[in-house]
Formats: sequence, C-alpha cells, structure tokens
Amino acid sequence: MPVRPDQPLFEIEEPAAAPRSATKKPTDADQRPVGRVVRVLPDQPAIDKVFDYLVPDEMVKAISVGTIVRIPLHGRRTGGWVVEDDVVSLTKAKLQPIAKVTGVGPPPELFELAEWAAWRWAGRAASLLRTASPATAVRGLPRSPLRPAPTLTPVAADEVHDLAALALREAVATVRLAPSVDPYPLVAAAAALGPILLAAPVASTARRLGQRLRRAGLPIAILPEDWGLSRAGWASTFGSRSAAWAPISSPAAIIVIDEHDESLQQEQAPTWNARDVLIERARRLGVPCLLVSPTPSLEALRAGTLLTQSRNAERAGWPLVDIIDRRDEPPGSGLFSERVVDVLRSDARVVCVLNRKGRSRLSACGSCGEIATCEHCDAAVIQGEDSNLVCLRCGKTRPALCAKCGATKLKNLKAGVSRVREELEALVREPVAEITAERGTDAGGTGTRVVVGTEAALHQVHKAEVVVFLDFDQELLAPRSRAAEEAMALMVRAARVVGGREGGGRVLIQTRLPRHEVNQAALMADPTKVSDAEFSRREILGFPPFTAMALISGASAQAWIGAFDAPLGVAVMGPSDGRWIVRAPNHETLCNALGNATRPAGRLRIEVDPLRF
DNA sequence: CGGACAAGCTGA
DNA sequence: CAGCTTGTCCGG
Repeated sequence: MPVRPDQPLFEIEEPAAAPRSATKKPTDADQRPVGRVVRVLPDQPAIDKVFDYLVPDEMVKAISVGTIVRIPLHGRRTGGWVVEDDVVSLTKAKLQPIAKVTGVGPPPELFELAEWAAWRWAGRAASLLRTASPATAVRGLPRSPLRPAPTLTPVAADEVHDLAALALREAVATVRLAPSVDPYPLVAAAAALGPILLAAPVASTARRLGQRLRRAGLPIAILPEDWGLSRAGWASTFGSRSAAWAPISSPAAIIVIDEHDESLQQEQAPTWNARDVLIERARRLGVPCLLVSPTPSLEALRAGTLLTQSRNAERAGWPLVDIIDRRDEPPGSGLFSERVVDVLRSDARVVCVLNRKGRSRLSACGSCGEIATCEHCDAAVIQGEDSNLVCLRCGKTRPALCAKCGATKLKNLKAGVSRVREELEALVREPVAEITAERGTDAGGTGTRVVVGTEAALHQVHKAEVVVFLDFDQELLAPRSRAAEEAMALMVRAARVVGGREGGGRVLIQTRLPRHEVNQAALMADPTKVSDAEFSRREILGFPPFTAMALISGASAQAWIGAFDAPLGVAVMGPSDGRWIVRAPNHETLCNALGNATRPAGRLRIEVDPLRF
C-alpha cells in the first residue's frame, strides 16, 4: 500500500534538538557567569559575518546548529542561522539574547557545503543557505512511518536497471541515456538503497519521477513544498536546481537528471551549478553520484566514469534524423526545402523551429537594395511584429521605409518567426500557431497541426511527429563559446518531442554544414562526436574544463580589476564590453585568488564558470 | 541590509 | 553655517 507522507501516518514532533553537546569542558569559559552562547549568521548575504548571542532559557531545547532564529542586530531584527553551538565568545560587546526561534533550518552539513560553494563560486554562504532553507517557518518534522518501506521489485531484464547497478558502484558515474530512454529504472535502483536525492533542470521532470516512485510505495518529498519531509531524512527528495540544497541529511545516492542542461546553473551570482554542488555533496557523504544525460557535459565526462547503453539501444532512443543539405540551393531560395514542404503537406504534426523572433531580422530596400540600418548607431535593424524597424543596440524605433530612397517596400533577407508563420499558413492552407518565450501557451499553440516557434516551442509542445530546424546553422554558428553544446541540447529537446525512431520520431535539419559534429552526432545517435570535438577545441583555446574562468562585470568591475593582484598563473583578459575574464589553471587557484581580492563598493558581478564569454 | 555618522555641496 | 545629499562603516 502506498505510503502517503501527507496523511496521518506520522505525528508532528518537536524539531530534533541536538543533545547539548555533552557538557563542553567547563573550564575558562565559565569564569563568566553567562549562559549558553551560540554563533549566528544573519540571513542578509551582504553582512557576511557571524555574531554571538545568548540563548534564553525558554529556547534552550529548540536551538541547535541549523536552527533559524530572529536576532536583534544594530537596532533592528533580522533572521539568521545558528552556525555554532556552545561558543566561547571573545567579543567585548555585551551579548544580546536571541529574539525568537523561527523554526527548523538546514542540517549542519549544509553549512559546510555552503561555505565551500561560497568559495567555489565567489559568493556568500547566506545566499546558498537561503536556498537550503524552507520558504515558510517549519516548526516540526514528520516522524517516520512505523511500517518499513516496501522493497521495490526490480524491473526485469532492463538494460537501464543493469547500468544503475554498475553506476552505483562508482563514486561518480556519468550515465549516457538516449533522449527517449526512461531513466526511471535507474532512479528505482538507487532508491532501493535508501532515500535518495534527485535534481532535474525542469521541476515537472523531477515531480513525475518522484510520483512514480511514490506509487511504488516509497516515501517521497517533492520540493519546495515538502521541505519538512525532506528534512526529516527518511523520504527520497526530488526537485529542480534548488534541490541541490535539499535538507535531506544522509541520502543513499544522488542523481542529477539532464546534467548537461544550462538551467542547472543559477543565473544570478553566485552562479552555482546543481551538478557541481551535488558532486561535491556526494563526495563529502561518500555516496554514489549519478550524472544522467543523453549528451554528457565535458564537466561530467571529466568528473565521472562514463557508462553507456548498448549501441543499438542508444540508437533506438534517438529519432531518425534527416540532414537536408542546402549548400546547392542558391541563397535566398526560401526557408522551405522540398523535403520540408512534403512533410508540412502530409498530415503529420510538425513543429518548425527558428530562433529568430519578429518578422524580419535583416531587411533591405526593395527598390535600391540598401540594408536597413539604425539612423543613430548604424547597426542593422530588425522588423518587429508591428512592422516598425527596431534597433536592438540602442532601442530606437522608426517606420519601415528606406533611409536612402524613401521607398516603403522592404525585402526580407532573414525572416523571423512571425513572418515564417504567415508563409507557412500560405503553404499548408490551414492555421499555424506561433510560439515564442513571450507569447506562449496562452497563444494556444497546441491546437494547430503545424506550429512554428523559437526553441520555446520545444518546451511547450510535448508531442509531435516531426521537428524541423529551419535554419540550424544559426545555432551551429552562433558566436558563443558553447554553441555546439547548446545546439546539441536543442537537438535533445527535439528528440524528446518526437520520440525514438521505432515510434516514427523524425527530425529534419536544414543546414549548409552537413558535416558539422552536431549534425553528425544527431544523425548517428553518437554524442561523443560533439564532446570529442569540443574537448580538443577547448584544450587548444585554453578554455574550461582545461582551465577555470570567471567573468567580472558591473559598474565596479573596473575598480575591482584595478585592485586585483593576480597571483602567479592567473591571467586577466579584457575589457570587452566592460567585462573582464579572470583565468586560472584550475578552480583551486581561481577561487583562492577571487576570495583574496578586495571588493570595491558598488555593483559588481563575479560569474564563476560563465556559460557565455 | 540599513541606520549612524561624517564629509562634501549649496544657498544666502 | 544650517540643511541636505552621498559615502563609509559596522553590527554581538
């Protein structure tokens, strides 16, 4: 019978008050007649300093390391975490009492992990501990059910389950599973060892996996709502990026789903990555860490032993890929090859992907051929949906007419999604929906057979027979250091929308670069084509993971760089666009240097492991 | 973070 | 020099 942790199987008990560390040496500290003193870290990342407080008698039982309290500080009250108990305070200031116990906080080991992460991503421990803390006060923890958790019946003769058995013997295992392969047997195998911790880039992925395990009878905490259950320690914990900071104390194993996904990295500084936090967390606990992905990141390939499916099984988990070589077609021959037109006119459900918003990204005058540019800054202007011309650099808008000859007819040299939607409707003679990040599901993209959109379409459409990349070269040639990996991640998304090849899943790629490693990797269902190429490229360029980097930006970046005394082996490059790069042979050197630097006042962003540089 | 207090700027 | 802004410091 399934255990429903939210039903009255358990009662609420007082927060586990750690036994008052068996009467610490009653020596010199007791010269002073004060009572118990604890050290508290305020929850304001800007303070980054600990303060000592007296524990009033009525709070003695409720307070231990990790407890969330309110403290008087500088004439007002703030929240904070008890980070040390039974402190011998050396301060000359007279101690104030703790004002209030708010509730249960993260387990003690997360404080050490937060300190490490603060060093690793040049941030403050408080911002990480916020992520590790409950959204609202938790006053008691659910008690473990009396009946033992059922033993899971292993999935019979399942390849993924067998992979799990191997993976769970490693400290860190990188498990490559094709896009349409269900990771559940892996999760179930790990959960058979005891409560596990699982993080996935998309909350709904984590939730679905958790619910399946819950149906199998295991107690499951799904974050953020089940924070208390996770803190209680006996339930497997599932969540998105922030689950890297889940309060579960001793998971038997840690799993990161789709570890290659960029959304596992926090956008705001400190830019910690759930994958890297969890590798470290597993290492400290001495439990296996499973990094799962159809296209493992270079970081995962370096961190763990690679385990793969059989070649046949992996191929079956990728869709059939058609590379449509457009090199022979003249430029300007339109966005739709014959192959694509055929598919569009079939009765298949099709998602067309084009990462260009608006009507036109590049326009020229229909009569004189002049490229439409901004009157202010000379950058090329784009034509938005209202058909006005907008400069992306300075934001100026002007009506759609040629600046040279005044003609009002503009030629569309690079169509955007809005324009393509109109063209598609003319082509298929039925309504076509447009999906971009801004105009999402509300635009009702699911109703029509043919959909066109930016990559947001691949998030919002769950099932289609064909995905068409109308101009994949745009992804492949994007001026970004991680363009190939990002294109590969997009391919994985597409592969999931259409499913594996035995189910008829199909992806069409229009490209002029048929030999590009991403195209070849997709065609052959072999992601090593991308990682191999990327490894050698990065090694030649001295990019991560062969080095460690941080990107320094913001109004005070100049001042920071000026005061930065780069130690041996650490290089400062820049500025470009007001940003500097600090590069070191490894994180040890980089993070120590960043930690020793003095921080000027004002806005400063230190992005360790930048995704874009 | 946000209050306290000091140093700088303005106006008559 | 009051009255106000801006900057720096510091908290138990």
